[in-house]
Amino acid sequence: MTASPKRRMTSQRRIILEELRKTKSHPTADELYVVARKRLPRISLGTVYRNLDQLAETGEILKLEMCGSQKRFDGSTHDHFHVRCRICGRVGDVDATLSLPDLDRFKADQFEINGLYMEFVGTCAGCESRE
Amino acid sequence: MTASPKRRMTSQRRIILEELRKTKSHPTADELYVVARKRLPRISLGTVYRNLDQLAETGEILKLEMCGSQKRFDGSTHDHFHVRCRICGRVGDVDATLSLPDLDRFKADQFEINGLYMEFVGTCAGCESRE
DNA sequence: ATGCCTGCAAAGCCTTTGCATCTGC
DNA sequence: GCAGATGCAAAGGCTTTGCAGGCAT
Repeated sequence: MTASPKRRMTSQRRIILEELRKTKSHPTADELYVVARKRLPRISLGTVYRNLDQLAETGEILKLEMCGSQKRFDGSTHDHFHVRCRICGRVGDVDATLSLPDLDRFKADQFEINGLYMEFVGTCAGCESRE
Repeated sequence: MTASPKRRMTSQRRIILEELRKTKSHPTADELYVVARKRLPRISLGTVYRNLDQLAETGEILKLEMCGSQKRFDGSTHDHFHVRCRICGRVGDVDATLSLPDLDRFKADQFEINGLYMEFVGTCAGCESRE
């Protein structure tokens, strides 16, 4: 069993978390960097990445690995789906409790939804045997 | 209306397509580059990328933008889903015609499936108004 | 005091692109 | 012949990492 390191609440981590929870825009690491720099002008992009990774590890935030685009982060961890703009990459929320919508007409959070991407996640035989 | 450029069947494009159709492994561009180089030792990685993009544009192959990992390519364009190994990133096929499986037990193509990633795709208000 | 964390900068990985040359049609 | 394609190499975008010093506990 691996002991997990003790985490410290630094001002950097606190501000990153606050700013992420303050927005609904699912920002990228560098967008968050720009925002955080207004309060901590000397914060570095590396620190932003490191803290986002740690916060995602502990489940305090979500790391969104959207298909084929830059990673984004989400301060809300409640059960919901995401919609990605196929043109600009902007991401919005889709409530997990809604009934299956008519995708041609459904609009959520300012998006016109017209597609669904689905992929299964699992463990391949090789990796499974090695665990 | 934009005229699309005339495409030429070069030996590079033909061999990339042949090798991609020959395998079920959903290779990445650099994996395909290694294979293609056995037949065309002077082919460049840039050429592999350019041809894969063109073949995907014409629908001859699929460009898989799997979540949070390198792009992969698929020589079969029939209707199917993919399963991604959360450990090594390897990708397998899941037939689109099967009934909804018990995901805890279902195995397909050497994968133990235990999750499903879903994301909606659409157009955001800003991009929609600009079209 | 300890060891986790930071800023900075460099490196890493994947992908795209500029350019001179070559080649399919 | 000419537009499109190639090889090579450099640059680009995003992310990670090594290191010396800094700070929460």
